[in-house]
Amino acid sequence: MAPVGYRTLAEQVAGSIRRAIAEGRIPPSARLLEFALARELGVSRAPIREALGLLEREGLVVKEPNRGARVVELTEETVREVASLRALLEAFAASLAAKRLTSPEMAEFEDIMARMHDAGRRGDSARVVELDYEFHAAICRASGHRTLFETWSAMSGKIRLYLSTTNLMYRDLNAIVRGHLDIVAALRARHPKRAAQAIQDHLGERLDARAALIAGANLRRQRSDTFRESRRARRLAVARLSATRTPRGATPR
Amino acid sequence: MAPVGYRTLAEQVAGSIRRAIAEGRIPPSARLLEFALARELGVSRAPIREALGLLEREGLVVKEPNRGARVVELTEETVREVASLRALLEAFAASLAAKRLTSPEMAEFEDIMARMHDAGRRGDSARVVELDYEFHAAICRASGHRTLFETWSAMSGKIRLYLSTTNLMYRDLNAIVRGHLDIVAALRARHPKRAAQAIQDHLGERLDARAALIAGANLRRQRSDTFRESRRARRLAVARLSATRTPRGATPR
DNA sequence: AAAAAGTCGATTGTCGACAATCACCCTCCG
DNA sequence: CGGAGGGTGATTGTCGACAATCGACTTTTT
Repeated sequence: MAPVGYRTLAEQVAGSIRRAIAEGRIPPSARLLEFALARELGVSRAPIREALGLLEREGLVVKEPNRGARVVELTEETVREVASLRALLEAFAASLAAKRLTSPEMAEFEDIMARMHDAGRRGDSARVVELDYEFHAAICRASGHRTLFETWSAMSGKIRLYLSTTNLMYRDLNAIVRGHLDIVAALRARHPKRAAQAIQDHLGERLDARAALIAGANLRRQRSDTFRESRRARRLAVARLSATRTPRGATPR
Repeated sequence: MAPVGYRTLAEQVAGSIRRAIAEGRIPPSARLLEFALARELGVSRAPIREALGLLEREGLVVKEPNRGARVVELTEETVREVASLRALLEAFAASLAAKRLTSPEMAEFEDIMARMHDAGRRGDSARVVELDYEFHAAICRASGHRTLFETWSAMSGKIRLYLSTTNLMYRDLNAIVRGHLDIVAALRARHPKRAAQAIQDHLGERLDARAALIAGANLRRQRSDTFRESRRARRLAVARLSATRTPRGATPR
């Protein structure tokens, strides 16, 4: 009995690697060796290759010809760059959304905000950050500008994984929630300019703090063995990947 | 003796397919069958798969699980969306570039403009369009914002191929050249706001005309057989791909 | 006759093996 | 003692074959 939403082995593999990166079991700039991953996950190299391609499309790894794939290294500068672009794109998205927003979409925002409010009260920062991401994605989707949404997603995916691991102070949580309320108010009022401004304020005020946080947390993951990378150390760099798959294609070995 | 800048078979295959799409030998929304492509190009399916992955990253094809790859269909709406995003990103890029532009970079702009002026005088519209693209890419690069440049490239790549095939009127060519001169002037004056404004004017005024042009030209490529796609017609859909490769890996067979 | 179920072919997904390439290390020569 | 050149192992690139899946067609059932 295969798990529900499942499609191909490659996608499951991509999921495993994605999770391993998010949870820090595979540090930034670590090499991702096809054979090692294949052995670890009990599949052949073909789906691994496919999965690395998918992850590259998401911006989580980079591949160099004849030299394999590495986990991207997220520098503070990159985080800042992404943040500045997000502000630009989301402000545009918000002004578009304010013009054409429908009731069900508005309801979605209200729903997200309600859940975010709850999570904020509980001090569940991981959940707040997750809902924050969802909220911003919803705005880009509500813009009705497909290319904008796709571009935004491709760019944000790179840092999404790392977001959930950054812990925030309690008062920061409330600040986030309040900032979103301003945006929702502007959207409800169908006021494009105010919506764009609210988004920019929201992202701008916390840009610096967050950039330092994410990049810092990310740097801290790096271990010396992935820097040096003598031939021996490399073999240790492949972390254990909990693979809860149900192979069906070929004999599970 | 392998060709110079060459790296992997997959990259050559990607190049062949890319060219075939640009030249209209493979129409929009046509299926790209791995086996047919492999036979056509004289390689196995592995590099074909890899190449299709690369092309998907470029936004030229889309893949659906268990259903293979298709050439993306470029609707007028999509072209408009890309144009509006380009305006947004490039205006931002221009304002950044105006602040930090160095002399060698400025010289590059002058050089591109000189060549564009020449091409305009000769009425070589394909060359003008190409240099136009190069100019805008240079602006994004000169912004010093790596993520911005990458995002812009990923988005623009989708329509780049089709640009060269759109023919422009002679007076349009001069309009393009003049528009660029305004931008260069603003950059030379290190005036961020004016540079951003110049870019937006430049892109905005010709947005409608161009969107219709590109999407129209693109639609005209579609042939009925790729729409119907009866089992028989499919086999005809794979166009001849001129493969000037020099296999080295396995026996050239 | 319409809906449901079964069959079949075409196409992608996955596998294991081999070949080519690259980085590293060692030797040799200046 | 330092740099050029060659050898060696690890790792990616490519291949051909098989299995699983999907869509279309055919058959059966109500």
